[in-house]
Amino acid sequence: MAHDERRLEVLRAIVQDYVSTNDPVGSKALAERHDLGVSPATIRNDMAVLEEQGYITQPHTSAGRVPTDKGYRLFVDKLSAVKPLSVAERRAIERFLDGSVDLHDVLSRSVRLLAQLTRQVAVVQYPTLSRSAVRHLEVVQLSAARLMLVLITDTGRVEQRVVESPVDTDAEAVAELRTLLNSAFTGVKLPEAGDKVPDLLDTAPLHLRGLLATVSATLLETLVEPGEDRLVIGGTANLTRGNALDFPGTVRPLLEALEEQVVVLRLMGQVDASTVLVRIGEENAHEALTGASFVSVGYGSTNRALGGLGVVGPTRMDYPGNIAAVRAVARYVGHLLAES
Amino acid sequence: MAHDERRLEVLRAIVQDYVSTNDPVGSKALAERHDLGVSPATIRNDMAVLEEQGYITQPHTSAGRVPTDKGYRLFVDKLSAVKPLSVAERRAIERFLDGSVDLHDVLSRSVRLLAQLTRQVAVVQYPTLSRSAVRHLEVVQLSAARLMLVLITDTGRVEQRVVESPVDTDAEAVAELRTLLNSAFTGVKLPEAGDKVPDLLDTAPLHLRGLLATVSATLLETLVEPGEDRLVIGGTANLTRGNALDFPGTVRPLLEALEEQVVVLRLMGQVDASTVLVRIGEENAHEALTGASFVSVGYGSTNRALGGLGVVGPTRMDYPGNIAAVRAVARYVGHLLAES
DNA sequence: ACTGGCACTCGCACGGACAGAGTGCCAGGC
DNA sequence: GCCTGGCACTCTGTCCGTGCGAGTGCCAGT
Repeated sequence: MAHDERRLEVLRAIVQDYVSTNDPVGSKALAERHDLGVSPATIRNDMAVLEEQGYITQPHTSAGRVPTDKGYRLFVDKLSAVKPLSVAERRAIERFLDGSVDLHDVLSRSVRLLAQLTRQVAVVQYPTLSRSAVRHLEVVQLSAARLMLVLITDTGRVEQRVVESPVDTDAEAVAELRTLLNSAFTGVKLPEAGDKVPDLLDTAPLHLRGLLATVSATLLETLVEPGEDRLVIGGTANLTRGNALDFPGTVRPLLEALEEQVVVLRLMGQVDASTVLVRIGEENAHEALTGASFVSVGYGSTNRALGGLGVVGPTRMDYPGNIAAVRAVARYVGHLLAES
Repeated sequence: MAHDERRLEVLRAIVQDYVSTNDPVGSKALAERHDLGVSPATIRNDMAVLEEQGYITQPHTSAGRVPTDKGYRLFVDKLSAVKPLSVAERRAIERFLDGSVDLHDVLSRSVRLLAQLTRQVAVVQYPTLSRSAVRHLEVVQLSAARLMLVLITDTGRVEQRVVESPVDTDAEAVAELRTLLNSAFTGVKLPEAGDKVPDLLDTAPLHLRGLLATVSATLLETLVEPGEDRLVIGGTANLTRGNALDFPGTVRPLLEALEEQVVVLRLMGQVDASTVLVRIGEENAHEALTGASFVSVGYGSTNRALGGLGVVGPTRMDYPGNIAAVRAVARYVGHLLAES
């Protein structure tokens, strides 16, 4: 039916206009700005149908129409083409991220870059420990009974813990401990580290077993505990940019939720590196994110996302542009981390 | 003169009332809420003098008076007593910070705590590398020609760098390198590390010198480069709390300045651990901080501040309370880091 | 099936009136 | 000499009524 096709075209036009102007869009303006080949009156009829189907709504009688979450969803799924990044943007990504000196540097540059490209709030997750493997374990002696354990993962993440040793320890024991730990754990995926412990304890020299047991316990806390995932957040100033209408009430709950991190981390848990995940408004099923959309993707090799990154902004956002930016940055970050 | 005394009392009352009510305060309300022993008319005369002296100002004719930066300054310097923390607050600090597992944990808990206590934006600086010493250096082999250098400071900070080796390296060379580096640098203050390099290179076995030179160069970049100081920021949601009048225009420039970090770091550079530094409004000499005050103090032992922490908020803030909170948290953080 | 026309509905911006808060000043009292 | 009560004045924030413009829904005509 030519009908339906045009109706979708109308929806697309509404989304595009609303995103760029931030004003509810009326039939007349639509007819002027797009050549839909029909008159405003016809568009009005289409709009009435779209409204009945729940894709658009009017803030009040006799204002223009505004897309609903459902409308954005349809737009994202069916009506928008990927918008390739400009050459300038691609070059900005490279220039910005090259020269990073360590993991933290890569991630904090990424978050700034992403915030700048999308003009939204950007979030970047540290590589999850649960998908990393041990590259090296270091034991540093702080005092006779205190050791510091340093874990370096294959993704460049470094975690540290202080261990109170049950017995006094000398340098020789520390060296032995280091060798034992590394031969047992190096290369092992973190979630599987627990399996190695019994064997390790059995084969270790007797005089080290007590110490080893304590150290292993702390280590497992660090390794297996999945709660320790961290986020880098940037571009929160962008929240104050747009119209005050973008978020119901204030940006306060959103800022709080971002600082809490846990909400965002939960969303991040669902990403993979091959497809960009877009969650629109209510779909986020969290009060603080009402009126907000979340565009995210995993970074790392395709079959194994190390972590996620994305942007948070008002539902009224440039989805094609943001999706492209998020994907491009993720790809580049993936490359950088694969190298190091 | 009894005059002057009362006039200062009036200023104090104005500051207190304005901070708590957020409304310009008039002579009548002042007379009611404080027993100054004189009538509103007299207070008006005092106010006229205070205004002429530049301590207060009126937003517009026939509104109440509001303290100026100069007024707050006098209040902080002469008119306010330190407000001791409540028992509940002290206990909150302990409960909140005990159980921290590593440096990052201590600092991010501190920032949350401080934001919660003061209801302002909190900033905590990582211990500056320039005042830390090397506790341990670790070398991890990534591939034949790539090494990862891990620096652990006596303050618990961990920094990492990847080094491209000029020649292929084997495990044995790495072990030698590690020993050499540690015997040369362990215990050395970071800014003085550069002095050790020539000696190190002279005494090292010939076959290691090339590698050692490369590694040392990277190391010095990390150690001596003072730019690498980092901040943890929290409680930005508090910026959206107060009246919109708190900041001229929007909070945007302030948020941007906080994310930039550099402005705050410059201010942090001036703190020491014995006195709380209060910078009010214009004193900050930075556009983005107009209308904002910054309360900060160093943490660490008295004679050697490891880093700084503080809060940023509107000039209209509870100075005695915030000063007390900042000092208490700094003291506790100092203890925790001294132990570890 | 689309179009032009028309009556209708609202929200918003503009403007005048009004009340309230606060001031400055002055003359009188302790 | 300092303080006080009184008074006239100023200015803002608010409320209300009006007019305008945008946009809609519906209907008759092509």
